[in-house]
Amino acid sequence: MGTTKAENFTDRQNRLAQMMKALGHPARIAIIQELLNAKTCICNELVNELGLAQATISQHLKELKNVGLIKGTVEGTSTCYCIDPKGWKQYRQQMDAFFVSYEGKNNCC
Amino acid sequence: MGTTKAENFTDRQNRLAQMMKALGHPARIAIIQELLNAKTCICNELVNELGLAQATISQHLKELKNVGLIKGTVEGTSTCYCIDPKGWKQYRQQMDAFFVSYEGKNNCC
DNA sequence: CGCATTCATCGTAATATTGCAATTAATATG
DNA sequence: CATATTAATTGCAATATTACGATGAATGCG
Repeated sequence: MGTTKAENFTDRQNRLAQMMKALGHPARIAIIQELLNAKTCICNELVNELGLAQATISQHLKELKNVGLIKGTVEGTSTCYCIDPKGWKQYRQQMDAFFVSYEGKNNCC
Repeated sequence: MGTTKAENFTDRQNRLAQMMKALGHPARIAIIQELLNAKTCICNELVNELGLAQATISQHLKELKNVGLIKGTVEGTSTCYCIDPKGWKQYRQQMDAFFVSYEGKNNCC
C-alpha cells in the first residue's frame, strides 16, 4: 500500500485533492510567494533564497508546473518562472467552490 | 530524507502547507463532502460509503480533526463527526488570503 | 454479567515523497 | 572551439503516507 485508491473517488475529488496536494509543501508555498513578491520572473534565485539544493527546487517547480499554477519560459541559459494566470484563476475557483459549499448550512453538533 | 526541511520556512508557510496537505487526499475530500451533503453527523456510514476499511477512515478523520476542519463527539457507541465552523472559517480565510495575493499583479511572461 | 457494536490504535507491508550529489543538455561567453 | 553557467534529469537514501487486519476500549442491550 502507500497507494491512494483513486478508483474509489470521483474524478473531481481526485483532481481537487491533487491541487491541494501540490500546495501541501512549504517549499512550494514559498516558491509561489517568492514569485508573487518579486513581481517578476525568478529562476535560480529561488535556490539561493530557499536554502534547498538546485535539484530539489527544480523538482518542486516541476510539480507546480504540472498542476498548472506556474509556467516556465527558457531565457538563454536560465529559466523564467511565473504564475500562470489561467491556472491560478481555476485554482481559485475550485477552492472557492469547495469552501462555499458549507456556508449557511447548520451543523448538528 | 523524505523529511521536509521545515526549518527553512516560516511558521506561516509551514502551517499553510499543512492545511493544504490535509485536503490533499481524495478520501479526505470525499469525507468532507459527505459530511456536507448529509447535513448531519455521520459516523461509520462513511466506511460504507467510501469503500475503505474502517481503520483507514478513522485515520483520515483523525487528520481532519488535527487541522481543525472537523470535530467528533461521542454518542453512545458511535461517534458523530461534523464540520467545525471555526476551523472551516479560518481555513477559508487563509486560502482566500493566499489566492488574493496575486490578483492584479502583472506577470512578466 | 455476557455479548455485540462502534471506533481508535497498533503493527506491518507497499508505495510515495523529499532531498541531494552527480550527471547531462543547452546556451552563453571568452 | 573551450569553458562556464543554468537548470533538468537520474539514481539513490531516508522518511512519510496509505491502507489494512488484528486488537483493544467503551458503550449499549438482552
